[in-house]
Amino acid sequence: MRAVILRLILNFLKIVSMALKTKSQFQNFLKQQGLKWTPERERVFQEASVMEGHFEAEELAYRLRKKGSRISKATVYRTLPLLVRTGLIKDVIHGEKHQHYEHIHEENLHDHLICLKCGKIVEFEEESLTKIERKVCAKYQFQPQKILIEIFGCCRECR
Amino acid sequence: MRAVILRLILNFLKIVSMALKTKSQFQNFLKQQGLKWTPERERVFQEASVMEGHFEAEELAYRLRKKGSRISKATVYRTLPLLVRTGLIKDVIHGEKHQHYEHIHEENLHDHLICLKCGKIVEFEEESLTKIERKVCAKYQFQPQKILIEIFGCCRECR
DNA sequence: TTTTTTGCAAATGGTTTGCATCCTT
DNA sequence: AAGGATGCAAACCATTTGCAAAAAA
Repeated sequence: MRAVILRLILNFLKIVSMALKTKSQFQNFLKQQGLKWTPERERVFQEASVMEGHFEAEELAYRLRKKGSRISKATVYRTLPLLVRTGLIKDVIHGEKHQHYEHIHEENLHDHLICLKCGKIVEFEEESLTKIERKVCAKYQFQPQKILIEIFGCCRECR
Repeated sequence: MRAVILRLILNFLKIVSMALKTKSQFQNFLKQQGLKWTPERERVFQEASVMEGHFEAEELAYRLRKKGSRISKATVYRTLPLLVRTGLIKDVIHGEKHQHYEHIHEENLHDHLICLKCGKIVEFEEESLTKIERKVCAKYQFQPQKILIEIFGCCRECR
């Protein structure tokens, strides 16, 4: 019992400290670039942190509005690339009409299976892919910034 | 000398027969779908066959116009997806603003290194990737239709 | 005070679509 | 004759941008 509570507390602390860490990363990035820390950017950052899985600019803007933050879509569209440049989120699923973003968790690199029928997106992890990627980049002396692996097709349920 | 000429002729025949083959593939596809074979579709198909490397709808339309074919952009945009569905071309480079297409050569599956500085696209082939893809799809019982592997970054020359 | 940011509305630009007309089958 | 296909121009629609007012440094 004590152990369970302890674990909960530790977990909570971990989440809080992570949030603080990424927030100051963002602040540092802005300062270093001569950009300003504003309430709007803080709100966008906050909401992006809370989004689960993939999300798009439009949806984030909508949620902010629903929560009473009167932040324009333009600002959202202007802030998300900053978060990308800070390295806190990345954009994925380039095939769709909208831009999709997702959080970057260093421990959890994954790629996507995308069902063309139902639109479901399954994430998968494949350690050996990373090795091959590195090999290819070395061969061409190419410095990778972002690697996109997406398999489009038909998922088990839709068959 | 005779051998060289012979090889040239054989090569020429190969190209011609390939062209005829893909053309009839397209015709069969249309018939089978209850769609019609038209001069416009033939011209788009022809021009797409001649395009080298990646190309986009806009460019193909421009070339047709330059060659005197008065084919509307709308028709080009409507025809390219048919060629994709026929399996003669596929779309790649989803990250850019425009849709990019390229030919499908069964013998030559490749992926892309895309330089974010100069925009150069280097194709690479990596046999072992295909194996892993198959493994992942098997694991999730996912039926792949299109696999997209793109590495964005900075090429040797731009560093 | 200087420089950046914001919100609004308008612009962008590749792609899609409605519709009358034209063409295949 | 009947159902598609075409061309044109208008519509889409996510994203970007110009600009004046507001806020951060």
